[in-house]
Amino acid sequence: MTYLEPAIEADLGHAGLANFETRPLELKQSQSAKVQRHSQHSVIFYEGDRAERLFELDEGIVMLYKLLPDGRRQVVEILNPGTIFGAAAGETYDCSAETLTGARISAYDRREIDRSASLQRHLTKCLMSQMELMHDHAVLLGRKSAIERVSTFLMRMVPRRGGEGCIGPAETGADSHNVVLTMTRQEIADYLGLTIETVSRVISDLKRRGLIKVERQDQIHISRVCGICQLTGIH
Amino acid sequence: MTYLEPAIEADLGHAGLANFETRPLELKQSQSAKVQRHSQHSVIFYEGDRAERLFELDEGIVMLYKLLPDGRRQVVEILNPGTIFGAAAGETYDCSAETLTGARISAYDRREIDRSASLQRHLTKCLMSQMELMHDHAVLLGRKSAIERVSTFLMRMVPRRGGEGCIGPAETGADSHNVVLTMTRQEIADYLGLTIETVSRVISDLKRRGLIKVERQDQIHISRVCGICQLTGIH
DNA sequence: CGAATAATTGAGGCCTATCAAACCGCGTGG
DNA sequence: CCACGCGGTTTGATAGGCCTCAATTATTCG
Repeated sequence: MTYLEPAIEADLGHAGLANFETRPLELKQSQSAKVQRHSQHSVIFYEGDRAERLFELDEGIVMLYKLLPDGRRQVVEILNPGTIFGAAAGETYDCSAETLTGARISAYDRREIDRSASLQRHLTKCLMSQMELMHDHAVLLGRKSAIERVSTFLMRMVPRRGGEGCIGPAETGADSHNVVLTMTRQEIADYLGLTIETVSRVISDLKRRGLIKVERQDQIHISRVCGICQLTGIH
Repeated sequence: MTYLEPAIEADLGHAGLANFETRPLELKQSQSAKVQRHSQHSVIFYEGDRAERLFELDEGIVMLYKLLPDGRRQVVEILNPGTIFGAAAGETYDCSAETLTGARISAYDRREIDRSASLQRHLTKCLMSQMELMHDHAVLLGRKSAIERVSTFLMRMVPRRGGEGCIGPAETGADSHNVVLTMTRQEIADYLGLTIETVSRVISDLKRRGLIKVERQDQIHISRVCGICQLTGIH
């Protein structure tokens, strides 16, 4: 799965690694980490549930979403392995969490945050990364056109590309990349603040322009990464 | 200034208070907190600057925003007193920070996070609250209409109203409230993902419907809070 | 293979952006 | 004191992008 954000990758590469080594041991001693295994499309918690635990995604992809009373849905985050989620400011979760793939998840008692300094350090690091992703996503939702949103979405799944320090195609040689979508069109639409039809139309448009090939519904071959990158609005 | 989010208010009322009492002393001992005073519309840092410090807003209002190369702007956060900001995951700030009012700000060395457990606790609490606000804002940007956005924006400035636990007008007796805007129409538009003209049109529309009165450009009297609340999309 | 689900495509309309002009409050200076 | 100019706001006319509704096609899975 090539869905890692450069920021998170970098993050884990630095101080995060130390946490990864010490935290599980520490918590194992206090008997508080419980490993859960979830199948695809299973709900981990619902918006409004009492937030008694927080979770760390060990393997798989999870989405967080919120609903409006009339059924409109906004997917607020797509989580990659290593991310902590379910950390609530109040008494209840502010959004629902659902797996997009099969997933392995560690569950901690919420009070563990105050007990374990290393867990808190890790949580803080995670939250800072997630905050930056949310800022980026706010720009996407507030200011980008449909084609820019979809292009940005695609570029996020190409490692080391699409960010601010986007090394052109020259460096890597080949300017193509295979992307596996773990989301349906509906989930993509709800993540990008669009409708399913608009997402589909944009994808068809990119196909017509020769920038991508749709191998299967959930598998897209980006023929010209730089071409897509140019459509993200960040150039 | 009545711009406090219920979530943050509650937050500060609980464990946050303890931090408020101990943290400043602790940091004073380590000589690392420097108090800054800023006038209205002054920049605290720019997107891309090296993130060597983080800040706590003691007094005033601050906005965080990001720019696209072609000039499009998205205001990603509006910060109230008590909030920590400038905590970067990477080496640089991911957005710019600018005061909306005069402001008093405490600046800390970034490395202080690892040294001071209480600062980190406070930071974590702040980030969790900010995260929930970002989730809400993502719903607004991705799924709400112009009138819902502006109504939501107005309701955020009415204490104890507009949230999930919105006590109706019966409790409070009077169903009206005065709101002081610290933002220009342009800033509001960039925050809500709209244009200045649309914001203006919606406000005129609410005025025509008798829901609000515009006393001055930066001062709005909400005549029927419940009427505005009904337009936020959360009912 | 066929039903059910998901995705695509088409036609039309609405909401919001865009461009343009008028308006307003306010400080300046004649 | 009032004309003037300036920045910010409001209002109007128009256009365009995306949504909505509907029909078709593709894909998945029993």
